[in-house]
Amino acid sequence: MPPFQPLPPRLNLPELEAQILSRWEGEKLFQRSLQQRRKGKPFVFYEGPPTANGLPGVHHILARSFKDCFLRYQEMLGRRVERRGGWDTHGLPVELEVERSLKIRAKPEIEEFGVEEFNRLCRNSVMEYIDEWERLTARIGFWLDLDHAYRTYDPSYIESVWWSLSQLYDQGWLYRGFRVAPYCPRCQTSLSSHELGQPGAYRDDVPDPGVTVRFRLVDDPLTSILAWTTTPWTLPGNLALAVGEQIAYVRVRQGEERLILARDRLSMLEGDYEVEEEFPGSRLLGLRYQRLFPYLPEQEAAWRVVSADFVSTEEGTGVVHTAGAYGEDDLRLCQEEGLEIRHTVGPDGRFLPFVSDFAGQFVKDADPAIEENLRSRGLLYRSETIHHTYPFCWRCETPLLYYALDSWFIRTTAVKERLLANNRAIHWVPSHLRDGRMGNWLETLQDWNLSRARYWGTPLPIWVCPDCQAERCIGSFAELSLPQGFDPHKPYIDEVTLTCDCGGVMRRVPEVIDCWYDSGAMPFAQWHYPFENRERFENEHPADYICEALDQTRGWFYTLLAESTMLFDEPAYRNVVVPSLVVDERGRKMSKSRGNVIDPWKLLSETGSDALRWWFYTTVKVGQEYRISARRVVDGGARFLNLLWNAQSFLVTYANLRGWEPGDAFSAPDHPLDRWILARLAQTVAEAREAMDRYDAHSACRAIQRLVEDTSTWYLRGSRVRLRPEAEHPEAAFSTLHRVLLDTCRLLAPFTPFTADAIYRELSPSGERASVHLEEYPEARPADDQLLREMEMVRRLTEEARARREAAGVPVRQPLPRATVRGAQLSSELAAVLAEEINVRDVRCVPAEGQASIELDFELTPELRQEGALRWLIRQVQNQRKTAGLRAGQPARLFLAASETLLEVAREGQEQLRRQCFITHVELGPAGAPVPSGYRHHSEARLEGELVGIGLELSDDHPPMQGEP
RNA sequence: CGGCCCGUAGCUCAGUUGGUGAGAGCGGGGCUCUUAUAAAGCUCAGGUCGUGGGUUCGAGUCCCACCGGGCCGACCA
Repeated sequence: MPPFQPLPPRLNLPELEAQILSRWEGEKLFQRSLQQRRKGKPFVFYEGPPTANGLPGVHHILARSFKDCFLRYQEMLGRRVERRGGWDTHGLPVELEVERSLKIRAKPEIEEFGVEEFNRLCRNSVMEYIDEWERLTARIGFWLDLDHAYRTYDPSYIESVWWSLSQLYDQGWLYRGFRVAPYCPRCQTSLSSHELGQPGAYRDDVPDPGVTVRFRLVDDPLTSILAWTTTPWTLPGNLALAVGEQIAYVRVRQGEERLILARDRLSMLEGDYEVEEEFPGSRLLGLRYQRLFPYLPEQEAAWRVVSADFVSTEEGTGVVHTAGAYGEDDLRLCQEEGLEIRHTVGPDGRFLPFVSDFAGQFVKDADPAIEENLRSRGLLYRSETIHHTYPFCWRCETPLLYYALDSWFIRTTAVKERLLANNRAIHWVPSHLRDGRMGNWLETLQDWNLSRARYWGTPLPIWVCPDCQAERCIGSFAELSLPQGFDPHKPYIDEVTLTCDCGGVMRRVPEVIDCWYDSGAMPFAQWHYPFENRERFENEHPADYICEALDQTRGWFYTLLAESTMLFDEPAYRNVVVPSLVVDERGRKMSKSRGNVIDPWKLLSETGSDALRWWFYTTVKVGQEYRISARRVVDGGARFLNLLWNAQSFLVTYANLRGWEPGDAFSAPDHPLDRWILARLAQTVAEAREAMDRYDAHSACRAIQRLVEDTSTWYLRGSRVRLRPEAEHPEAAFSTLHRVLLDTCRLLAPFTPFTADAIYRELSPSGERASVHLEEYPEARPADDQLLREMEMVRRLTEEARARREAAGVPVRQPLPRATVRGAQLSSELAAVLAEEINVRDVRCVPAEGQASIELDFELTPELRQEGALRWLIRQVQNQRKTAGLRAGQPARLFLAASETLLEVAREGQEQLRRQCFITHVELGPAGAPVPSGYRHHSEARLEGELVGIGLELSDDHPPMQGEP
């Protein structure tokens, strides 16, 4: 039995991964790895729950690759790394999926269909693709405990969420407010920002009317203030005009009338005008103007000029028409001014009956009629069409309205400073996100619109008494005396009533909450804290590490931070790694409509998981986008793994040929190449650990890649001779290469878990090393810097020498008498390495100024010529062996037909020829002689014009083993 | 309109705290080495390091402006 069980000579990643995977499952390796480190210090990871109602995509592999590598790394440092999976189960996307399947287009239809059944379908739908998720997670080697995954719809999870909301409520941080939100009048619900972020929500160059309207002053009807708006339908609801106190305004004369507008906006005027007076906006404050329409009830404070800080002179007239219910600024301003706000538009987007001239019309359709009305009364100064960006409902394409609604809010603005401080304590990768995208977001923080007038979600646990308006926020099921196994979802929870102190029957408010709050609650809700697992949660908060894609900045990263800050005043995570987006080869976003979406299973079957993972780690720094295609992944990922595979295959081939097997002790080798590659290893270990400790997988992998390249292209090249069957003392080279490959596997284990384990196991014939994933990460050791620098010099000189050979037209196989190195003093052992690499007899070092250089002496002696010819012959025979498909070690008979000179070379070098080419018998013939029929493999070659015939045939003799030719 | 990221050889990308003649891989041309390798090495294509300023003895590397590409935001969590 050979010491090593050879793996297939050619790397077929998908096949190999399938084998390793089933082996892991058979060995329960994941469980064993956890078991082995159960006493270690915990390294806490939070899994951001995906929604399993859609198929996983390539971008999920990206995030999961990064999640996995840091967890495996920490585990190899001896940490206990439990990774509990989770599923996000609530929310509008789930509802929409069900609506689609039921062919429901509008919200009222859900009520007709029945909320109980609707929610039952939602619950089923959300786990529809869970198998697919589990399969993909396993396929890419992401070790995640999905058997004990938490689900946000579990009653225990909901109870913890309720507890947290009651905490906020008690602090006064959960309140009901009348706020403006983007609203779809057809679906009859406000939309979350998440939905506004859907493709197609914002459209550019949408045409809309731009109207400039006269607001005549009560005391001077010939003078008007001009205001401009792109939403004429809000004009019936006008309550005030806003100006900036510091802004310069002018009064101009145009014909009989006088107009007031900002000085910087005079370009709005049509025709000639004469500026009569200029004054600051403060002079306009309090001026009363004639209301445009008579629908709203009279109120003292209305229809006056007021001051606002949001007025600009970028567009319009520098005067902002203010309708309370249809703009965020408008609403806030009207509230500050004590104006009573009343809707002129119903929840269906149509004018209410009291808006008599336009009653029942959809507001957007009424715009022309409103314009015409104003024109007929001489109030329309100017009308145009403008093009701007406008939001639409991404489901039904209805233009959204900004519409004031009653809603529940979390007063995140109250803890803004704490959010900023806690965010600053987080280590972001890439670092600019902390103060950039996340920091800016927090700076402009608004209160969190928590409630959703929908069905499938965590019910808002607030009960209200219709009689005395008393409110109660519930923080546990016990407070409601719910029976065991009660489903706290709608519609069941809506049946639960409480008795008010006043004797009234309290009922729950109808809303559910934003499902993003669910996911932000996972640090405590997954453990049913504080009802259970108190100690566990307290020990495992904040997490050491989380990782999700960039789109979670304002999503999960924010909700985690907001909730942990408000509940515990600390960040929920200490380190966060944020990979950027996956786009197609040309840098375009992947979308179904564009047809450039990559199927993850197809990609994995073409490239293999390790290749894909490696490509993710190495191709760009975290934070840059990933331009992906199968070709690129193969080029960047599979190529690297193949190089490693070849190195491993080389070791196994020759170790088996030689009968070498790893010994117990590893003693420090003497040969400079051995010492050099071990120094490179030590250097790489230090680099990789340092990079991984700051969550920089990219730098770690690049360092490992350089090591593997150096191993293959420099160490192995130079060490071949010492590993051949005829070599005299191969132990040092074998054990060094063996050591380097084993440690490379350990270095790679977090990144390419399949290949690393496959090679590691092969190189551990005794079997005591069950898996690289039960190993520790290599220890950093000091590296011999002096040697590293010197070898750098040797490599540079080698390149130079080869370039000089090429310029002179002398192949490397032709030995030369001498090389002269100027300006560098090489030690004798490194001079020997150099001599070997560039095939010269002697290397001399002479002092010189400036940069080191090398010169070659091309003078050939007959002996050198003969040696060159012999090497040429050997080369030809090896080539013939290769084309004949003979493996290293397989014995063969050789026939040579050549000139007497060359035949003499063959006779003299017969010993070498036999050994290196595994030749048992040599038969010689004169130049031009035909190759006898006994040699099935034959060819001809030319050396300096002279024809040489070569014949080769498999020999019946025993294969030469143990260096015996 | 605002914020952030990117803009280095034909393509994809590296370039730590500013410092000796600016790199790798892929593709292409030429050559070489070799039975681990459909591999690797060398070499060629002479890269205004997006543009224009500035700081400095010295900038791809710092500052400003502009241009181009991408992401996010644009009143909402």
